[in-house]
Amino acid sequence: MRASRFLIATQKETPADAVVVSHQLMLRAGLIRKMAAGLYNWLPLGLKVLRKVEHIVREEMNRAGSQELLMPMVQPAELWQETGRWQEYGGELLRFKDRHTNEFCLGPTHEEVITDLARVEIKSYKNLPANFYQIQTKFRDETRPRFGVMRSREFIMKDAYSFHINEESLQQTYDDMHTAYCRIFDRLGLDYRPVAADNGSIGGSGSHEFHVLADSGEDDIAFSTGGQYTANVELAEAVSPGERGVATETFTEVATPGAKTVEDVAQLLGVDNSKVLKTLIVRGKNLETDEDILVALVLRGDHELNEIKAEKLDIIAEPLQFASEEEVKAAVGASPGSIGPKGLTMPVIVDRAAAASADFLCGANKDGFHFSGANWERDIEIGRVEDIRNVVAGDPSPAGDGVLEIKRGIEVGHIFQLGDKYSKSMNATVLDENGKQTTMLMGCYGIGVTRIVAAAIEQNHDDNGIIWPNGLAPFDVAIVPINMHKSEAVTNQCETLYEQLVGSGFDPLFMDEAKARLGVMLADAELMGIPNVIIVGDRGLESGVVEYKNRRTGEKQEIPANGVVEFLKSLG
RNA sequence: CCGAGUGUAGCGCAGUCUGGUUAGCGCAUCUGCUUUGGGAGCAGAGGGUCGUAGGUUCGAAUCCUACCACUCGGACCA
Repeated sequence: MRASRFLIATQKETPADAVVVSHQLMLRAGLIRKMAAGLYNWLPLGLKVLRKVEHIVREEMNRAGSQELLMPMVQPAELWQETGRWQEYGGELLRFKDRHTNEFCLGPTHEEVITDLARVEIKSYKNLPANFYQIQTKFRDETRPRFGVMRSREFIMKDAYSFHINEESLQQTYDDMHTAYCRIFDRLGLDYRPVAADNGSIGGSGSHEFHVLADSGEDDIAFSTGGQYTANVELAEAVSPGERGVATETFTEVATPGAKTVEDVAQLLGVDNSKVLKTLIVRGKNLETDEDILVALVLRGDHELNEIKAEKLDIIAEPLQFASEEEVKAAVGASPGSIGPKGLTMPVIVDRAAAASADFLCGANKDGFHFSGANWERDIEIGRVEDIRNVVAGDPSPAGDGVLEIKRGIEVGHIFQLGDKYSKSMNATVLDENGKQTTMLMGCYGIGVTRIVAAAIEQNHDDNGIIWPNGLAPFDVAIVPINMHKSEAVTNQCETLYEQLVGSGFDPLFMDEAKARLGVMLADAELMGIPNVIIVGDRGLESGVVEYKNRRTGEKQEIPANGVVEFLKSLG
């Protein structure tokens, strides 16, 4: 490609509203331009990169035996009503009506559509397992898009769906997809980790996320120092810290005027936050009568409630909702700042770590008072003990191999075993070998294609711009002439080189604007992350050489002017 | 959705508090000349409904009201 015929939209200055480095560099290098919140134009340069990501994803999906198809982005409401998600899915689902006032939505995901397709087309166990994928634009009306294409409303996703006659088959394909995903992220040159994950609203059982490690990531990932355990903090099990300590202090009521938070109480009494137990009141239901009730959750003061874990408890309402201050006062007789587990009439759920505390402080259910020297059993009846907190760095690994540390990750892939969640509600059945109707089992497998471009930049950049991992660069090599308008020798050499490179299967960018300055061209090439640069000038040509510069290492060397193609081939 | 902040040329900003000729600067763009081995210099040019609507005033980018958009933090998130 000649630069004179290609939109190079580089910018010297960083746009003010871009916060993370990938967003800044994507704008500066001219990969994308914003249209509106969460909506982006992909410029020619950006699209070249996006296509390379798609190409790798497509090759590996095909290799893994998945079949490519394409489903509509606009989906009829009826399908979503069948699975109940028309009501359940929140504001992220963009709903609208056509001219006949029929209801539709823009597809945020395609379980309904593929299941509808499968129930019509697949009638026999002989056609199973089947695995289909598409690479397509999705729309999710995020309340707050941010970080450029990292969290946009419209984005490109590779989504795959598999269908099975039994659990073994589902597990087999799930494992195959896990392997394929590792191949994909290896080929993309990303530093990533597969992590055990929560299933979220898509439902089903068993899932892994693939995270690219980066400080700008929006997820917390727990790793064990022994290397055996990796899980999203949403899911990571907080194991019991061990035997409860021995009670040594006397149970007393202390005045704590004005102290409302754990911090206040700990400071007032000169103890660590971990010695204070906090009590949170949430909505729940009576399992026998199904009436709405309140439930108390007790955690150590230095720990955070994990809402996902809490929601999974049968007695707690989903989604998790905190009781209002008035409800707390009515039920307990004290304000939220002074409540504790002693004498509560509602069900009490105690976190494992809180259950192991001894000689702790807690609210006295009387405004302005707390108990100190409190101990379970001796002073306060202990309720149900559950894991309801977020793990923190230093917690023991659930796999027993050392302790946990926590890093930030960008979720670029997610695989699920859906089971019969969609096939059952949509009645997607096949005849088994006995001629009996059997509900198919399903798996689904997503990769955020546009997000990968941003994640790759987060991991591969320097002060001068992007440094693409092998295989993602928009061009293989830049040809940079010096004083082309003055030197016929430089012009001829560059033209020859360009033809040779194109003829040898390279994708070069010839910076052919005659009067462009060297510094500007090099700065652009570096910003765009072109991995190899060939500088052609009269000075070198006099002795038959051109200069080669490597983007990643910054190393320069002189190479024979007529040996450039061989040299680049030798780089691999 | 809650809280905070910002809207002035393609990008980055000043001017707004304290209303007053023709709204300014840097980068980018175009023309000419001189330059050219790591983001050139000089001279000139184009580009603005100052987010939108209403109001106050002799006069509004500036003050008031409402709305909109965007950004950040939170909440939410296959």
